[in-house]
Amino acid sequence: MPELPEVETIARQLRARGVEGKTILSVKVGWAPTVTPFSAAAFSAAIEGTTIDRISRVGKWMMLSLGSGKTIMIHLRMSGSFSMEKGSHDRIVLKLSDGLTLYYRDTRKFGRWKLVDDPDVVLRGLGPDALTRRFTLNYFAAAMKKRHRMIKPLILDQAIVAGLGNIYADEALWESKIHPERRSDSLSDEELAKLFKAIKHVLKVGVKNRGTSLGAGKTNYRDVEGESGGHRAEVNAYGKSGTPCARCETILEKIVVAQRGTTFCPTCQSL
DNA sequence: GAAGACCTGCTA
DNA sequence: TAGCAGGTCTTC
Repeated sequence: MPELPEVETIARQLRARGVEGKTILSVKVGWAPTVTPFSAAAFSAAIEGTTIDRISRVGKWMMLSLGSGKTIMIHLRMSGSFSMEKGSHDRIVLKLSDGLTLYYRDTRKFGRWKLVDDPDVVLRGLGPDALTRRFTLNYFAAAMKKRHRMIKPLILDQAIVAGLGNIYADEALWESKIHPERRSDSLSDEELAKLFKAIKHVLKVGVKNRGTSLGAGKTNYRDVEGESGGHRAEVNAYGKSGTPCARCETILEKIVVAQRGTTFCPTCQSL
């Protein structure tokens, strides 16, 4: 679930909670496959006693830069989250200095913590982060024009632009009135500019609203404080099939595009 | 491209 | 009980 706005929210809240600067006193790994490429014991041994100097984010990756020089790269995948309080499905527990305890929760167990010497080895496989100045209209338009693929899977491709997931991809396409199955090289300059702007816009507003939570339950997104994301009220397409389009009242349709559920307005976003 | 794998839990 | 889920990876 977590896409760029959710990961950004979590990173900000961990900073606000004072996690930067703390020492990792002890580590408990409850689901060994979460940590890679080490065993749970080797992973714990490698990070115990070091400090968390800095928390940063690129795309959907969150990085903890350690005093040891290594970096923990965290990907939340579908259900990863953080809390300062014990809960169910806590997969990793970090006891920090000053009495702080960090709980990494992940119901579906897809999330991964990679301990690396050099984060660039992972990050160079990503396109520019969608909310940075490195992600420009020129770059985006050129990348779309040189491919002949459906637009939705292309904007979900992290190697092209990092940060969008299924929710914000549907939102950006709805906002720019582009059908998710349009071929990328069939889009006009004007459409590309609109889509580019919409991508930045939906993510920015998503961050402002502290991400999107769809409902209740253990796999639903919660921020570090246990709160739901406020962006749900702003969602226009994702998860709203069968309800009227906020622009034209046409009933939104759900289809499958590249194996992902996709909601769009058949009138505003015609092929 | 598509389909399956990795997992658990919610919803219909 | 079947189908689906905010993500990515591997193997056709």
